[in-house]
Amino acid sequence: MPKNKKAAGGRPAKNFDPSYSRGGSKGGPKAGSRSPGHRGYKPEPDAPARRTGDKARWNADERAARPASSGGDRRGHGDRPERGSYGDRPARGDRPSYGNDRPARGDRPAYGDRQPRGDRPAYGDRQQRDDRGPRSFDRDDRSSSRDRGPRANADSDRPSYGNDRPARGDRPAHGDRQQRDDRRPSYGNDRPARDRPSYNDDRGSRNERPARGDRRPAYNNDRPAPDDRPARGDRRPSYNNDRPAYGDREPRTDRSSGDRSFNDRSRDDRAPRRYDRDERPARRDDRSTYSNDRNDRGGSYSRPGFQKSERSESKFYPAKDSRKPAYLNNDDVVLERLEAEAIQAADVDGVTFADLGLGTNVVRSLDALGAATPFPIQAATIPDVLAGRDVLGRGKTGSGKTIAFGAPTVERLMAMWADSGKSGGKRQMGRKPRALILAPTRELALQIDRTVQPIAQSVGLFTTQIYGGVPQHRQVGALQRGVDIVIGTPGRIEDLIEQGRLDLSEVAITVLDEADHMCDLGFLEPVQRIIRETKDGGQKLLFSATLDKGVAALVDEFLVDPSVHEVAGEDQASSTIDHRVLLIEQRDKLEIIKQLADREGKTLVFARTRAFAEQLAEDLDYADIPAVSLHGDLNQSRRTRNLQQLTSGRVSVLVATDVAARGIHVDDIDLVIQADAPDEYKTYLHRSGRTGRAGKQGTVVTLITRSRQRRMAELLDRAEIEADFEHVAPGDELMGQLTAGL
DNA sequence: AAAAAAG
Repeated sequence: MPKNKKAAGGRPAKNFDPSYSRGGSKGGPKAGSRSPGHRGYKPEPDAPARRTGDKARWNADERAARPASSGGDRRGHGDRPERGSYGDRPARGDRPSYGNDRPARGDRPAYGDRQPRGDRPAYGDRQQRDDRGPRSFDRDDRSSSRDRGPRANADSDRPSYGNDRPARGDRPAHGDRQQRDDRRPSYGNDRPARDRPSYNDDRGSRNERPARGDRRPAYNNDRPAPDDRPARGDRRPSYNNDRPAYGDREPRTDRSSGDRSFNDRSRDDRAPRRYDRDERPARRDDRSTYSNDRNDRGGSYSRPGFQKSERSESKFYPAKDSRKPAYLNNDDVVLERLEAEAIQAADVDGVTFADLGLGTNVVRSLDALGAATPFPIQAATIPDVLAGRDVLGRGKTGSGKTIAFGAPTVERLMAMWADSGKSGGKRQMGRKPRALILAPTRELALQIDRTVQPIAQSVGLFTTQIYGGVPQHRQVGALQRGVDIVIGTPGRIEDLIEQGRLDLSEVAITVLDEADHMCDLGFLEPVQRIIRETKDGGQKLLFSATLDKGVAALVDEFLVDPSVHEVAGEDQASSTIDHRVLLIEQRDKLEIIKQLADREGKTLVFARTRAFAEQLAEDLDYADIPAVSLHGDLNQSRRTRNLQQLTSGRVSVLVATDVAARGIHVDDIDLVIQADAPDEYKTYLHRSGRTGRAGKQGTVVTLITRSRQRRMAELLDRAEIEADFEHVAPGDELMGQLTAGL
């Protein structure tokens, strides 16, 4: 059935619990942001009628991808009942109860009979922007697929929904998803009437807006009043009974209560790992080897003044100890080890990928990717990865970390395969993934796959992406056909594990990209749970440009005697990025951004909140500076598309939240504007690292008000970046100078 | 504050 053939009536509204929008998952609707009064309006007299999508676009792929039935192919955990550890996670009464309405598995309709997600109503529709004449890009959300080289699984990386929508008025009025997206166009409310934007404005209706009744259905009316909603405790999943393997997510009562629950894995086959490191190999003994010889290196954190204590004297960790949770502060094992090996860029001269131990197929595919010779971080880590060691890798933004873990992972999978005597080349149906790469954002997961997939393909291995925001059936279908490397984000991976559709028990190599971020609150525990699902004693690779002791929680539990690599001399002097801080008046912010962004080259603007990002994009667009946004309030289709707009050069300005701060690579971004200053030095480093990549020149302009001056100075100090602070008003001569060279 | 989960 074509996905765009809408099932009559759609899904029942009750499936969309209004309290669980992804954007507002803190429970309860965000104040104001869902209010009807928040709807934006942009007078657009010349707006053409909305386009209709081409309906038959995905049908072929869809058919190919859809499994015949979902009932019989579940595999994995059923035959390993002892691995029921997913049920051991702490009871999460606050988890959304999406399982509630599901019938027992046996009763569930086959996948093919289900209404594909793509049929969901078109909640993401933003008329004002999409319908504007000059910007006819709305059919281009496949481009990310085109970018990929050979594709093992053509089905899994493309957002599908979006174009074949029912007219707005026809939309059923259910659920939070719509409300979330309804918020989206709304940030531009006050633009016409005010001389400066009022960001985050969630006020009620403003008089310049037309009545809205003719523009949108009254979604809010369908939402049950909060009091009508079942109490959270009542909404717990009920699939315990029909899903033995992963179902029992209640707290385990047969466990000693003293155990920390996230260590509580009822797996007989693996020695328990605890946060006390007594059972770990004795690393405290050997760390003395690395303690005290670091100050003479040309590393990036060598300025005097950082050596406050023995611990913080590490150049790896700018002084920020006071801000770390206490439980991390008292553990500097990783810290010490991280100092161990710094490769000098000069050491890499003349070294080839083959020298590092990669096979000819992999080397050839790297060459095709444009990586002819290894970058320092690659030269440093690849041999250790191939040797099977756990590795921590730190290389500045844009220094080639993806290949540093991707290429040897592929090579090693091949070697392991050969060792096991199984024949390569032929795709075995249903074979379990043997490598897992985790990333913090979907876009990054996609991007990693674009690099790793061709490498894997060159030796006959298959990758698939597992991330949220898109229908899962293609991902599941790929898994059923057999996959070697899973690349994805934590949420969907956990979800598929719970569903019994993803089995990580054979995963022998686990990679965490942006590992320090993956250890942040909110990410750490899912990541821990996922890693616990992987094979015992599996290899772990942690990479980040800002790898720091925040990863101790993972290192202590999962890594054994890791080798640690960084690249020496990666300081500002070696950087190709010019850092500027502009002291401005708050009211001038938009005007200054306009003046900075109004030029040929690609500009990436960072905003702190989704609302502000949206607002800014609209404002720039309105000022005839074509801009799109990227943030978590957009559906995945649009996220992918908007990023692609910048990549392809169709627009030159992207306004993003920190979803785009890490890892995202877009060629030739020559200007990064921080409309809101970051709070953390690491964020600054990652954001600014979107420019100046692979040796190219870039400029980072951070806009702050006077009141933030001191904080900004401290942040730059931590980041070891020197930048002049300059007072600027719109129209100043300096404004032109800033962008003149770009 | 943002991100990551809904067949």
